[in-house]
Amino acid sequence: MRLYNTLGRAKQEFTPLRGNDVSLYVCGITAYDLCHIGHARSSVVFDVLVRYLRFKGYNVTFVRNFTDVDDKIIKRAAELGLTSQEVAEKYIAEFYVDMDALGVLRADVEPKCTEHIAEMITLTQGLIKDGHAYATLSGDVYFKVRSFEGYGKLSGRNIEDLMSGARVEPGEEKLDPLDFALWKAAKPGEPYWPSPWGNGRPGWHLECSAMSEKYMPLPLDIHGGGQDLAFPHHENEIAQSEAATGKEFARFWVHNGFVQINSEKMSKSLGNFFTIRDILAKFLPETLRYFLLSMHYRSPLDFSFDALEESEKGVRRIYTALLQVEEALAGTKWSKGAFPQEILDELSGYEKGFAEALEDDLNTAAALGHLFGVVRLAGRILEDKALRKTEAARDTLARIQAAVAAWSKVLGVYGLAPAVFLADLKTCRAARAGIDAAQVDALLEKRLEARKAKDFAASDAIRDELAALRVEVKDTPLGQVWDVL
RNA sequence: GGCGGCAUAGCCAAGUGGUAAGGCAGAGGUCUGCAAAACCUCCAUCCUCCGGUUCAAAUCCGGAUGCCGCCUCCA
Repeated sequence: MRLYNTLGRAKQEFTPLRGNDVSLYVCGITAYDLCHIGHARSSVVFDVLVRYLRFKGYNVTFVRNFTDVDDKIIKRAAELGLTSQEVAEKYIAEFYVDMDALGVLRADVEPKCTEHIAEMITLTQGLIKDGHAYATLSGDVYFKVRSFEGYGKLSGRNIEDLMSGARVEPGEEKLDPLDFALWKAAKPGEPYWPSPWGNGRPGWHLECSAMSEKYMPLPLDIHGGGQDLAFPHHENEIAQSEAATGKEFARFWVHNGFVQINSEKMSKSLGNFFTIRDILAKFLPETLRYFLLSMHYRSPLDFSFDALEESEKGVRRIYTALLQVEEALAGTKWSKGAFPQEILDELSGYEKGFAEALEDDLNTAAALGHLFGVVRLAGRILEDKALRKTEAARDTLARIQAAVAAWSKVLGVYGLAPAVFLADLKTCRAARAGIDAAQVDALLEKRLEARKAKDFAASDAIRDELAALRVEVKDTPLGQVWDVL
């Protein structure tokens, strides 16, 4: 497949270095708070990448870490009156709740920083020995950025550019403002581990270098993360790992775009923040997942509840079609008959198009376009009273059903039983609109009476009454069905 | 200030040289007691603007304007 590689800033043909094996490392969360939509996007994007690589037959080793010791966690622990370990454990558990809801698969290895202190100390010792790092009197260890020739190659910066933005915090004993911490001496009350430089804890950038190398051979095939991690985090990882090992660190760097609110970055300081919980209180997880996949992973994605409602309609349309296909296939009487070749050709086109879309830098938005193509095709077959009873129609509908099922495994959407999803969706929408189901049922009962008496005026009056409650009634062969307007 | 990205219909959005996917909304039609759903048809002579390259550009190059991100923790 073709993947956009930040290292080189171009789409490149991706093939694994070691036969059929693919190594993928993605920077996971710092466990100090509930996950927001940005985490959801990153997780879902790389989840689809893993699923797709596996779909293609690769043997993928997927490692995603947890940062479980860090300034923010320590700060949060102080606020909550907990230990930093307790805070990390709490939010790792919350992470799993959200990710399971979103259908994000577990990684093969999910290493925690605190369980790899020894590896990080060893890595740091090696860097000091080779002159790439130095310890200060107070027990900090810094990486000597100017000792690594390739620094800046990922983010496209040079040392001079960086100098203008660099600064030294008070109390830091850096030899050069560009240097970054590998090891931080413990301040009173902070969690610490013993080291050759005294008690302290690892710097953030160091973890990923140590943990990726432990579980996968270098170079990694793919290293992923959010766009903001490219600099300095990923740049620093490259410097540490390549300076320490002399090997290339990662061949492909994949970065997902940001979630924005009104075209601005979502952030706590701007107060435009939504957690995954906020969303799932009002919408089904699949709606959010579909929304996240409806744009290319590298584009900025503007979040709003209005946009989510639009996605909800899209999801509903597809499930509605799948339900109709399912119901049609449950029939038993099939006849011989002609079937238009053009429908089969169109279906082949969508099948091919879907595969090509993902092949081209994981273009899920384009892939969804082909999914809708197939949905329209199903509708066309089902709408034609003569056509839909033919054996060829049956076979084609089954082929559509199979195609969507296969695609759903890659995208992680449309995999539920349609009737179950649609029932959940109705409940979800009714709750959001504040609809009282008992009240609706009573009105529907009255309307049924009126309809039995052919009193359409009364029936329509009740329908208006229901509409005022944001309830829409449909008369189907099976009776009245209601949904949220 | 340095580095980078984006600009496609009412809205969202795909599309990196061959003549504008898809979704939502909207209009007409089939169906229906009337509706709804579903289906069919229509809905950008044109891709922010100005130049250039080319037989051919939304797609490449130069410039302008606007928006955004990174350079500090951040998916």
